Amino acid sequence: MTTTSTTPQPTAASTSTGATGNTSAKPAVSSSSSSASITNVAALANVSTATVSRVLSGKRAKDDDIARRVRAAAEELNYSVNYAASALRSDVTNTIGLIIPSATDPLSAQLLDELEPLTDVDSQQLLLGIGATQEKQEERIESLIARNVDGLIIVTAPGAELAATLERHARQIPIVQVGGRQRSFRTSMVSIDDNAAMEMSVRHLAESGVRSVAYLANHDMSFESAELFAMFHTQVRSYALYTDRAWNQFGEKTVQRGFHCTMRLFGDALDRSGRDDLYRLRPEALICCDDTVAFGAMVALDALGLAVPGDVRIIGYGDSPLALTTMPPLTSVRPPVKQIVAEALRLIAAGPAAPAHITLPPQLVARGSTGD
Amino acid sequence: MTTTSTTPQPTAASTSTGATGNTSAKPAVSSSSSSASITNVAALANVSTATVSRVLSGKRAKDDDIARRVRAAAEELNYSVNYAASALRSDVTNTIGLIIPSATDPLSAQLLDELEPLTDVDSQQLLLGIGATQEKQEERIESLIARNVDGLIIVTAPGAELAATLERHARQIPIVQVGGRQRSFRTSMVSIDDNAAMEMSVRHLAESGVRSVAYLANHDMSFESAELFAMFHTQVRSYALYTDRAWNQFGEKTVQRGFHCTMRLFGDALDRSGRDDLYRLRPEALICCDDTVAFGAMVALDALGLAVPGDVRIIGYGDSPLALTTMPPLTSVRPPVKQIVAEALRLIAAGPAAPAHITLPPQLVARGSTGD
DNA sequence: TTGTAGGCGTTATCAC
DNA sequence: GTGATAACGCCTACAA
Repeated sequence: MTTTSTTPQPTAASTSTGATGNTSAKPAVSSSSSSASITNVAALANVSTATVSRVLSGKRAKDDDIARRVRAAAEELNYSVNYAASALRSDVTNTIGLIIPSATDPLSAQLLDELEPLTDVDSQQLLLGIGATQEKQEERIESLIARNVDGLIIVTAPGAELAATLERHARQIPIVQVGGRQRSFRTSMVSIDDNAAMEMSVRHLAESGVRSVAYLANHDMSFESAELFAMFHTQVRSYALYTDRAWNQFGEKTVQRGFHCTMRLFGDALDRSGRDDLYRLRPEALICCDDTVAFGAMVALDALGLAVPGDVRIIGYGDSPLALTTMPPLTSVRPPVKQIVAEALRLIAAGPAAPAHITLPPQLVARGSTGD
Repeated sequence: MTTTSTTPQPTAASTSTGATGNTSAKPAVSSSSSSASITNVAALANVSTATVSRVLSGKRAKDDDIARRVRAAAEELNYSVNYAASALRSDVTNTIGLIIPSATDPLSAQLLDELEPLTDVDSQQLLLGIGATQEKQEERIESLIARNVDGLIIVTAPGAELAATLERHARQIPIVQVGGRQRSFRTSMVSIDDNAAMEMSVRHLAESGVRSVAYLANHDMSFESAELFAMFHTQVRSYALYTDRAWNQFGEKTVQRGFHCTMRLFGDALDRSGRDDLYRLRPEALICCDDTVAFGAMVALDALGLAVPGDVRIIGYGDSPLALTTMPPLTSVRPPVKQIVAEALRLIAAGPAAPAHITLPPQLVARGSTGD
């Protein structure tokens, strides 16, 4: 079939061929060269470029002989659309912008790994911007918008206020913020319900018979931290657990911080063990803002001769690969990365006119550090 | 100055204006709308679109009155080029493709964080592909090539053989492989000199007075692992250290693996301490293929009551943030990420005609785990 | 349903 | 050095 179509035809084929680079008197396409254009496919399939365009972009109902001929021709010429030309004409770039604070940020990395395969099946591509400060993130937003991305997903850097910048573009393209505080009813937002995580954590501990608990909180200059800190106290009260003002402190998300906090927390109360009210002198459980902190805490407890989960139960956050490798394995809060990505893509597909705010609950993965 | 140019001019300005969307009898550009086109700028600056293009793309020597007028007009209209149109005409997309096995791979993440800011200053953008297998990486290569990226950087997945796929495109665009084995003289390659790292590590240990050493090697289905294993033995011999066939094993890059290997390695030899030839029964130092492995080893040694660096010295690989937070801090091999990125961008700028193979030495960062 | 033709915004080429 | 003009490859009214 395809061989017969090489015969020159007086109608569409010849005209199209005349419009190509053939004016330079060379065959426009060498057998497997990289760039065949739509006119070559049209000529080979003996149809017009319009038909080729319609068939290949799926804007044509039937799957008749013509459609098959076009696809065969495209395949034979190893044709793929020129995205630049396509974008120029149709204002759709098949490109999604993603802005993250850093690739070494665990949540961002997980999002990347989940997001990329999904965009690929849509034959879309990810345009990446990295910025850890408000200023850099704003720069990247402008850069990606200037590239005419079809949608923008932003993992807000801690403390960044992007609402003003985003609102300027929210009418043009769909924007989805992941995390972050300020809400705008022009942009979409998908966030993790950390309050729910806190509720799950405290409940899990209460149900396991713990009487007192401490919270090694995160200090990242954001209001969420403070809100979560309050939520901790609310939940502790509601489950009738004990806590102490001095136990609960803000700090970094590092192993070292977990170690030092824990040493301070338990070191003083060691020689009083055996007392009836021991649970009021030192916590029977730790809730940590990050797995690394929990890890440091476990090392410290080990050094102090306290057993996990026997003497102290521990809950981390992030469900990093680390959590599986500790001894015992670490109970941790797993962020709903898959759902976040799915919702973000759905909102982008829905377009800029339908912003929504979605909050997704994480999952508490119970492991050895809170019981056997 | 800019105000005077609003006067209609019979020459260029009027013609250009006629060519724009003004045929619809509306002002084409509202004051701060997103999309002003080159014709608007030309009209406002009272020059031709060709001149605007030349000025803004820097293909014009002088910085005279015309140039300033053009820039002022572009600024006033908030103009930025349409990348699609530019790419269509000039075949330059100002886009670099990056393919990595996973964003959670530490080296890839570090590369991303270093690379993105550098591409941005060139007003280029990163198009990201993720693929952990040979097949997926090949898919992503084809996708990005189809997008007409100006260059391609690939962090080869362990065990992937991309030479055949890459050679097909190596004439069209510059390709830089980071790591990986198979070399092609058509594509560029930037790799880490892990043999040098091994040499540094063994020498560092020898100089600190260690008499025997074990190697917890990486098993990732690649030939590099085997080569490095051989290099370890060569170096051990050349520095007259002792090692034992049973000590050195391939395995995963996890905390758990480091823990178990170390328990096995030292557990049996514990009760023999005090013997003269103790250093032949258990190693006085560990070289680990990864910081996580080293970390597991440290936990195990702690559990066994052996001191670091007193009884055993430890060297990790990767210089992850973790390395700073262990107690004592971990001596580790730092991959030359900055140099890798710089070389990769340089090779891409040089074009497809000048492939090169570059090997960069890492840096041994000495910390507490190998001495005080 | 199919083909024709015009134009998307930019840059390369050519005259001047 | 500048301006007019012709592509770049594709999509999509519109006409057939």
